[in-house]
Amino acid sequence: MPADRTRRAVLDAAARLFGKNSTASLSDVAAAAGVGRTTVHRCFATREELVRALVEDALDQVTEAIAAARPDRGPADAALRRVVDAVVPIGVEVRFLTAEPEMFNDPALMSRWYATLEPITAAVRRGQDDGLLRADLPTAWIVDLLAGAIVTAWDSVDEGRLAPREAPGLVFSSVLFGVTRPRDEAR
Amino acid sequence: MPADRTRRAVLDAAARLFGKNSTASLSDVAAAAGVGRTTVHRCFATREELVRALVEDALDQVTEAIAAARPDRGPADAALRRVVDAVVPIGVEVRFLTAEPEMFNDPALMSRWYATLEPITAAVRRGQDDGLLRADLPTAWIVDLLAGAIVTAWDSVDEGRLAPREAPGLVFSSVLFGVTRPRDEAR
DNA sequence: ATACTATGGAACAAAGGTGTTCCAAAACGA
DNA sequence: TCGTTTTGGAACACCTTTGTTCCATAGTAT
Repeated sequence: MPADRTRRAVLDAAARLFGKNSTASLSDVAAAAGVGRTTVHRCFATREELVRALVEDALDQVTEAIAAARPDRGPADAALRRVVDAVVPIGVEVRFLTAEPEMFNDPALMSRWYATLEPITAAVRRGQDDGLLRADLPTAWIVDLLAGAIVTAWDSVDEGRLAPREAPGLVFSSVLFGVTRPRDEAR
Repeated sequence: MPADRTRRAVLDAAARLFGKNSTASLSDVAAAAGVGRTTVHRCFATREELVRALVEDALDQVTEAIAAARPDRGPADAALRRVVDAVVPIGVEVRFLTAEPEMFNDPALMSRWYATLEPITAAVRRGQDDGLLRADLPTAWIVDLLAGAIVTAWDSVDEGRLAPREAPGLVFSSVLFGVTRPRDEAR
């Protein structure tokens, strides 16, 4: 019965709060969303249901952002660049995912997570087959490494140590080329 | 008044449990440590005190591991390699740190965290000054990236997707050289 | 204006975690 | 062995969170 915009307000507030403190109470969530606690319970019967909806929503956002980057098109490096550009900016909404270790105990959510990453995995594998990316590294590891770098960027931005505009470029450049200074080519 | 080994058992059990579920109750901790809940309270008066001791202990372990790697000696790349080799294996004991976002709200703990990373930061800066590492990346970002890759490796090992023996090499090689295939040199 | 819906507040019981106290039993050292 | 220390269990009050119910109010559409 609750209005859609109310549900969204609760989801957004919860995502923001749980990112900072995953044990925030439903009263806190209600207050942050600017609604009454009763309304929160009308949207999500139990706390578990709220968290579930929150995770689903976050996974949807990430999945959509990845799909919009068309990782299946063109050279793998350009594809990964587009993915990074698309995913880094939505950190606030999904940052809380990394603070919920419980998620990784639920097999259903885990497979949804892998499904979300699948387009990236495919792009990386394509890059390895093309000889563009190192084939001596496991595909899954490269994907994990990239995802980890994105999370690191989220944190750095969140703590004010990194400008949001610079984050995607830094992530891409660091993961693709490493932090070693390339040797001078012409000499 | 509690014996030292009792205290250690509680700390170790708590680190393990909180890594999986940061809201585990003190009863769970006591059971996992094989002691009574009363004993836990004798070691740490309140839950907060336990978490605090846990964080301090974990930071101590990381600090010690880093120091043992002598990051102030020799070329930066070799120094970082030793650091990675030293830090990756102690993941189990400190894995829970990344699941405690509350830590990053405490300024005192944050400065201890930075102090812990300082030797690595110094090594990275040295590498940048020497021309061994890229100078176009912020020093702090390189450090964060490396730390993030180590956490990623912990997770991958934990989920059985990465053999513990291979983890340090993968982290080092990926962060230092990137995931791009180097162009053939001789041709 | 009127009916309907969404909302917020108050009050409530239930559950779980926390911190404390007391006492008996086990472990330990002299 | 004896005395001391450490430990575990039980019981307790307290607090917070959760989930529920009921009712009054604000907003909306007809």
